Amino acid sequence: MPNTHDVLFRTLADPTRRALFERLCREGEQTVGALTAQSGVSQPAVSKHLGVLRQAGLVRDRHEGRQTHYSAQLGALAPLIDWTSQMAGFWQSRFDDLEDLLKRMDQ
Amino acid sequence: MPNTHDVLFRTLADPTRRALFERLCREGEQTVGALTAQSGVSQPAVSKHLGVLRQAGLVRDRHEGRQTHYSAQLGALAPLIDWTSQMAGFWQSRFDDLEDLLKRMDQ
DNA sequence: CCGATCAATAGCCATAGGGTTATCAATCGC
DNA sequence: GCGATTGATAACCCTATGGCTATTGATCGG
Repeated sequence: MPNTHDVLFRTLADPTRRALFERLCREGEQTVGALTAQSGVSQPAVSKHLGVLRQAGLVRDRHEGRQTHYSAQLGALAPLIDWTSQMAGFWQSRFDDLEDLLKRMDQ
Repeated sequence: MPNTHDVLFRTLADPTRRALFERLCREGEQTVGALTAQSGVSQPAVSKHLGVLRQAGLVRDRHEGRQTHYSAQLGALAPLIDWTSQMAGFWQSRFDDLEDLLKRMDQ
């Protein structure tokens, strides 16, 4: 069972899928048709990508008649932000340790 | 030709590879042997992952005798941080637009 | 109603890539 | 110098997955 970070990174790793997400972030809600038009791949491919994005919690879908509108769910990026700052934190604390060590050696 | 974001996301998408990077962030410089011991995969697999991490700029290698020490290069995460805050920015600005619109409608 | 449009699904193919074992190159200890 | 250790490379296998076409289901317009 893959964890949240796995899902997020894997989902955003594909260029065309990430492009779809970026477009939804930039331009807001879009229909599948509109997204397909500029994606460079077929409509089924877009639908599949949107499915993956939805399962990752990165997009929401809203049905209206026969068309489906998708929109970005920005909150889903939180774990990613947490992860990066955690990594930065580890680095920082090790740096602090080193600094402490050097300071103590200096005395 | 994949761009920086592609490389970063793809590189970090694999769980075992990301685990290696996390470990280097947490515990600092490590030899291939030490990393292999706790990775759950074979030494060649670890070497391959480290190669990918190195090409992505996420780690540095330092040769000392017959062993190679790897360490995390935290600066390489910058594009990832930029990307997330850019996405957040797009969302925010669209929200502001909406807010403006509502405010103007209210008058 | 009936044809047309929209999106999802099914089924298939080709490739990328992560895993393995075997081997090689280089360095170490004795 | 020689066996042992360390890590990188080679060669292979197998699966995951992103792409396609074809089809279906649902809704719209006339």
